[in-house]
Amino acid sequence: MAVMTRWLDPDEQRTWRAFLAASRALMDTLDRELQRDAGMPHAYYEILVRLSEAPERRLRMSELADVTGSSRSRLSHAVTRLEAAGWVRREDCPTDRRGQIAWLTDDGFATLAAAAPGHVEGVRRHLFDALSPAQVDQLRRISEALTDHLNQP
Amino acid sequence: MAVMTRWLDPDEQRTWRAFLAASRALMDTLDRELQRDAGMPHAYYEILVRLSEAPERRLRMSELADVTGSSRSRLSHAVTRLEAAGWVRREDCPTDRRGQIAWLTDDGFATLAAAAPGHVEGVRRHLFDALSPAQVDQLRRISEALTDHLNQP
DNA sequence: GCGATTTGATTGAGCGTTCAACTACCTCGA
DNA sequence: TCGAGGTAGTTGAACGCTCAATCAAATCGC
Repeated sequence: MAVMTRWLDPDEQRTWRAFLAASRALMDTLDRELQRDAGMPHAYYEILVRLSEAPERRLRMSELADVTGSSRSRLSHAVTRLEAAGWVRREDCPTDRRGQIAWLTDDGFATLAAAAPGHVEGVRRHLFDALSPAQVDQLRRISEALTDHLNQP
Repeated sequence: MAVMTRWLDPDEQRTWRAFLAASRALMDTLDRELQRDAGMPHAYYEILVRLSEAPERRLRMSELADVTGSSRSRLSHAVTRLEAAGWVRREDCPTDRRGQIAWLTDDGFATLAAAAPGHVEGVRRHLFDALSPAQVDQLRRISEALTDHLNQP
């Protein structure tokens, strides 16, 4: 069926391109900093963070995939790498024999602890220092609205 | 020198994680849609868009890299692929013998024209439909502030 | 209980990006 | 005018991600 395209008006166009440019530049910058200072991409850093916050530093692979917003495949590959680096280990899940549990090693925790200050400083410098408190609040609401909306129909 | 880390307070933490989750989910969704419907990733779509808007559909490689926010290397690889698809061609720059000019073929333009309605609809559905007009305005200001800030020191 | 379906996780191939190295050309200053 | 340093663009290897296929185990329906 022929549906009329709801094109973007000039304001929307400008907003969309500004958002694209800003989020790409921000993530690229943080990714490069993390790669340079800690030898890992941002996605891997996030995995270590989430594991470090979990009880006993352990999480089921599927939960870890959920909280990091990652596909199972991506996580599987990533954990393989992190295991090779000695930062994470896998073990069988006692209650579900299909399941695997990833846990953060002491070495992984130490690496994370070493990387965190520099990364947090980067987030502050590149994101929060550019925005007013009101804008920070707006950005949170906007982001939460987007996430809610994407997780619907 | 030992510099005190300016850690994120709970509100900032929440904002940062919400932004991460939202922008990743949005870009992943749009990327997947574009790959499915047009057979190309979003980065390639953007290259075609920028070329289509340029005078005579031509741009120097370095300008194209700038407007798409891409590294020269990335663009070079991308244009190689787009050339193989028959959507873009390269030619020598007449005024600078180091230079290359990328131009959009009729085939590339047609492909873009076919992909655009679906993609624009996706941007509207996943981004603008989730936000109030005020939030759209806020998002533009925030994004422009971020970009300005990242292009400074 | 038992087949059918769903869920949890992994694998390998192919693709896109990064990084560093490299070539070629341009520009500027002494 | 010639050499140093900068700029334009490309290349190949390594890496991370996606997609589809796969396997095993759990759960559902009857």
